[in-house]
Amino acid sequence: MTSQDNRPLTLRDVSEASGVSEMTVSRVLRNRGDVSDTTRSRVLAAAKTLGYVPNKIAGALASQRVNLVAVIIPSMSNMVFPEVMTGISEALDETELQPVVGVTGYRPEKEEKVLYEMLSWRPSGVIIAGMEHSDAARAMLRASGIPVVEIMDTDGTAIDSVVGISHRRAGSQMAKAIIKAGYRRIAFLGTKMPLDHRARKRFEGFTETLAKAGIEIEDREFYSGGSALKKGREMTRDVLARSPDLDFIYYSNDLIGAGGLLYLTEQGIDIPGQVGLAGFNGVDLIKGLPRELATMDSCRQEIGRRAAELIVARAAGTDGPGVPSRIVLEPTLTYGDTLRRL
Amino acid sequence: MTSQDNRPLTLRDVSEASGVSEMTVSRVLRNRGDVSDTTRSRVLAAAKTLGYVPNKIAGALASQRVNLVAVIIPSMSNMVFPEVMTGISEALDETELQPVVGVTGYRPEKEEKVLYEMLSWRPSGVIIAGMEHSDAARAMLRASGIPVVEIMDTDGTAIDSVVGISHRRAGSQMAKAIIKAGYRRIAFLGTKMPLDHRARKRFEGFTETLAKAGIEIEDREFYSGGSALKKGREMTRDVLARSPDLDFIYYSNDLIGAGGLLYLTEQGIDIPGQVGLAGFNGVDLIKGLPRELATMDSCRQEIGRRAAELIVARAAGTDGPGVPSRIVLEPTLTYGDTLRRL
DNA sequence: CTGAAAGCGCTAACAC
DNA sequence: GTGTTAGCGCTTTCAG
Repeated sequence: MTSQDNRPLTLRDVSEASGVSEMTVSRVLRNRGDVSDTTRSRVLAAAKTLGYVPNKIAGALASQRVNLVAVIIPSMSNMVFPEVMTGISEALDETELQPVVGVTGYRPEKEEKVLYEMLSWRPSGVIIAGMEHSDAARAMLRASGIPVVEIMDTDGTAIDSVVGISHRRAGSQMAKAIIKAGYRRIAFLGTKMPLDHRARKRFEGFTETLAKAGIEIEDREFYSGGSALKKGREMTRDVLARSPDLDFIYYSNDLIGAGGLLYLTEQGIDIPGQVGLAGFNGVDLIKGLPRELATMDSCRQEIGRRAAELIVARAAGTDGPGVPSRIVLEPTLTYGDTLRRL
Repeated sequence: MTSQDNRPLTLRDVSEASGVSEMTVSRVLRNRGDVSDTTRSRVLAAAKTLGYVPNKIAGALASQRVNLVAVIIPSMSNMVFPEVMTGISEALDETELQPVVGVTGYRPEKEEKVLYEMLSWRPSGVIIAGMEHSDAARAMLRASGIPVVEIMDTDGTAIDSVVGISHRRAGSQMAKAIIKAGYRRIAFLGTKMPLDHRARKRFEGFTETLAKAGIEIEDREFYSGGSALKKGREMTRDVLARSPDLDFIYYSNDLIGAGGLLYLTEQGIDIPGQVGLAGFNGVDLIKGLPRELATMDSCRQEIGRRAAELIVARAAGTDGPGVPSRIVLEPTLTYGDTLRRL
């Protein structure tokens, strides 16, 4: 009933249908400049009846502005990143900006590719997880002239701005709390991910602080793949079989910690008396367990929000490169019911 | 050291640096047409030293082709959608196409807005969750002339193609299995989401099939917000306090089911003898519970993969509208340890 | 308040 | 194999 062929509608179609110049139609549709109410309503009516959807490609090319924010994360199934996304969406919701997500699967080559792909759309900003990137990736980001915010982690040299927590410090803080509570025979269970730098940094901060107190990790194990809850169970069973006199297990995430907690509870082991437990992230899930798992909040949503706010500020500001920010959040330690509070 | 000003590099810069025409540079960079090896390598070298990143905006406008697939989902934190995304990425990984995600928060107005926003980038295809959309949204999708695949659900009238499962049937199948196993006093616990049409359809299919067997739902409760695991616990406790002689609880998702399972296990209630349980989705998590929760696989990853494949096929095919497909997957019922298998 | 001209950076189509 | 010429659909800029 409108047009017979399949060609998408253009500004010109609206212009012809309304008898108003393309330029004025464009003004109405973008709410720019002064347009008389008569003209405005005529244009709006025409656009609506035709079902006109503007072509942002053309608009972006002409205006040299793209209202997209590239968000580059390692995975969507990690539970952590969806929450970061929530924070980003929250901050961007009232603005013109829109997030576009790219996933790297923790693989540097893929990160490079995704980054290249996204930069070629000339977004208004880039939010990228982690501080470890290939030289090529860093070069691209620098050369792009686009505001960049590295998120999650603050241990390293920033390309531009950073928002996150120090994972070394998080590991260290947890070690201190554990030592203070009197635990001495401590194991670490985590993901086998050479490329999960944040887990690695927590581990490093953890062991270093233990070392300073003259304590060495009693046992450790790393897994990959499968149901984290189940792996948590299995690793906990195995580690206790190997080292029966352990008195604490620090898990690299809450989900495997939950698995361990379920296993130990079923075995009738006294928590946190005989064995103490702690995870990491502060996910919602731990609230429904038989006992609340000790954990450290990774500030995911706030990180997303703050990072997005930085981009918004830069996008709004003058075209200068802007001043790089460095926002280091302080994670909260939750003792829950699995870590003695001295 | 390269250029002093902040202007992004253009094809022309590469052209000048290599002494080759813009057109040929363009050909090299896109691997199109025949270019002599000498020229090719000279261009590649120039592009690399300069750090040139092509401008896809301009490219897309000129070629009228955009290698983006719009994916519109209600939420990222639902655990279900990240897996759909995984399937989509998987299928798209070997192609030129790239997914771009938009989130609606289960709100029709937001869906309309996101859709408009994405369509204005003229993507090669749209993958959108659910079959319930506002008239305006359906009109936009129809008018766009872009291949559309509605996913997750197949109960309803498709705009174009569909890939999913019948949630009515899923609910009905579960009802049959429960009845067959001899349970008679049945409760339903779920999310309070008038806009979660899929959960609603499962509920309807469930109750209808029970009704045909002369059974009426004994009790029901709906929640919103908070930790699903915890809510599962609380609702289970409450429903059993109200209706102590229940012999089965059907949960609208695995997570609340897991909460219920933990609660009942702690209470020492015999599962599946005294009370049987079942969830929905078939998430990984259930494998680490004290007993494996009965559930029905929602085929998330396969749905994502198949939907993306449809888009790929259409994008590759001739420009015609193509033939709409209708792919109805058959979910598998897992009895686990919480539903008697007669 | 409205319009006309120029051009964003690239690629299709056609020369050579 | 390589170069030239026109735009893609919009917005910027400048006239009125």
